[in-house]
Amino acid sequence: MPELPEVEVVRLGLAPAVTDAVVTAVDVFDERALTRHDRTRGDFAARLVGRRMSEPQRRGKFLWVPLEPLVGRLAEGEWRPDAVLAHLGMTGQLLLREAWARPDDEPHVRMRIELRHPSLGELAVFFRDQRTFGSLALDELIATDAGDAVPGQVSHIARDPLDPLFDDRAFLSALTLKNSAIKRVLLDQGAISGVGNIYADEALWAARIHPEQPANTLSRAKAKLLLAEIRVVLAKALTEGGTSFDAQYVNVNGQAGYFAHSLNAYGRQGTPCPRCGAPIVRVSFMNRSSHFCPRDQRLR
DNA sequence: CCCCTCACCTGATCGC
DNA sequence: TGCGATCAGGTGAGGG
Repeated sequence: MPELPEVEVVRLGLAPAVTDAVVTAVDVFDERALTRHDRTRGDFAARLVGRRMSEPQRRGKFLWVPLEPLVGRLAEGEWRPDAVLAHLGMTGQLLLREAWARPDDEPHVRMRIELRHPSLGELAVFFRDQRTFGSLALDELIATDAGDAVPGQVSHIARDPLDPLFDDRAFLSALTLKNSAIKRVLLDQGAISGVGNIYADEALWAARIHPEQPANTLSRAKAKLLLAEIRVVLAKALTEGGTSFDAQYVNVNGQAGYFAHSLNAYGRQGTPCPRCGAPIVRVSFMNRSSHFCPRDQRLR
């Protein structure tokens, strides 16, 4: 599910159920669900049980749930992480379930986290993930220069374009230094986070930019237009609940999003460009695909 | 430092 | 019907 709008849909769905809830049990069915967790620092389940969660946060495609500080003296060698971090990879899902729901009644449930919520009572969060590129981890929050805090594993990525503190000027000037294809830069989470293959293609289509146009050849005006279109497409996808092609992307209640109906380029090879009518083409790019209109997204 | 390729997985679909 | 090739929303390690 995993670009910014889909992850934000999950965050919004998770919030009322996990905020103020206490973790009562953790069952890990597949260790690959913990590939991002550094187990030399402590066992995931043991360190998480008993902790109270606060409101879920997100940067780009990373989601995390801060944990309320523990009181009392730190035991010798004790590690007290302050967030549960999640990345959904290609097919990860976080699903709200009744406490009695059985994990083996559905495929690919890699982990179950049981919670006690002060008003909702007992409930469970299932982490499902067909391809196992997603994972959870315990992590420490690190303060940023701007005064907010992000997990250590998130500190290397840029802010996302829906973050009020995203630095437009820094992003635009970074583009002038990069000789890479603009689409490659959009997918580089260190330059701008939250954009993946779908929304990169959609934003480039909207801004009429060829995906392989070198970033440093874009005019300032064109680059600003692209950034604006990125924000438009991400925000619109969010209001429509994200993009679902199949059952892989669903919200915390298992429901699909509607944005697939609004796609102009992604996955639409052979169909007329909604703007000019020329057939959309699909080309291989970076071990995946780019979709664009060959008539009004010309390489210059 | 910058840029790029590849490995990591499972499952659906398509062509022969 | 079977089977191999190809493809799918992502990330990060490591090589040049």
